[in-house]
Amino acid sequence: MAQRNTWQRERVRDALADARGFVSAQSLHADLRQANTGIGLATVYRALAGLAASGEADSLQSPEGEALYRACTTQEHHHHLICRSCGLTVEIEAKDVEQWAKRTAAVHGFRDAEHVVDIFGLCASCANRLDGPGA
Amino acid sequence: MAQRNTWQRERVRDALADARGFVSAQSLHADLRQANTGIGLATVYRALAGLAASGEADSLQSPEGEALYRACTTQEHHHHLICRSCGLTVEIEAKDVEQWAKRTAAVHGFRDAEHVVDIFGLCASCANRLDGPGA
DNA sequence: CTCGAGTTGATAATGGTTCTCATTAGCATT
DNA sequence: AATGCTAATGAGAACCATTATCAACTCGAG
Repeated sequence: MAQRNTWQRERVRDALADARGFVSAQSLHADLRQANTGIGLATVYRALAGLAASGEADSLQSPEGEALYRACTTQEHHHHLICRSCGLTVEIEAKDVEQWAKRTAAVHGFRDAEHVVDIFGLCASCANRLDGPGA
Repeated sequence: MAQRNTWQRERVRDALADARGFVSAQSLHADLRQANTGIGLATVYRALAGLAASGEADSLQSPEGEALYRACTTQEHHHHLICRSCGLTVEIEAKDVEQWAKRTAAVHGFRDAEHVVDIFGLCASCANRLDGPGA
């Protein structure tokens, strides 16, 4: 037997699905603790690593070096538009960029190209919230 | 006076320029130590942060969460094509992608968009080296 | 040369992530 | 339902990259 079903893994999967955008393992752990689950931090990390490995979630490094995770709605290749204030994430397609990346890699003799394409910005509501009070 | 010229900063700048691709602060520090400079780790970090701030170097997060630095040949905005085997880095322009990123952010109501666009692959010589012997 | 402020470097502190290991609990079998 | 095997769990230690601390130092202007 290679993998067992435990309520802990379910809870992590659920919590990740509930999150609107990318969340850190730490905050996910904090949330789960508040929900009266005595779940351990190490378990959250293990569950997230497992989900990421199986393609059910993907991860990226925040500029601060923290690892962020998010449940994937599709398991296909896609990119992200991320609000740097509230963490809201929009999955975006970028067929043109795919082509460009492939072409660029080929031009320089590179093979097996993978690419990282993510956009960080301020979503409409956050921009509003930050600007509004000041005016 | 806001900034002084010290031999330490010069050495860090030189070491960074000598590196073919991205290097971590740790390995840069190790190299400089081997060169009989009693340079301190904190100083290397400070110098790198300074170079990155002034645009003489840029940084990215490795998948392992380490910060990597590289001397920039141009100070303009650009992207990278990185060999995942030998670390060789090619700076690339991507005007189309810039446009696309800006447009995509706007479509979703995002402001102040920054983007991360990097391509990882296997450079020609590494692909050759890895394939050749096997055939 | 002298003075003052930016720098340096050894070390402690921080904080995220991984490891350890005794205990717990899936799950297939009896 | 009871049993046995073993993966999974969780508390805390271990790790490691990075940052902060602070006394000693040194660049460089006057």
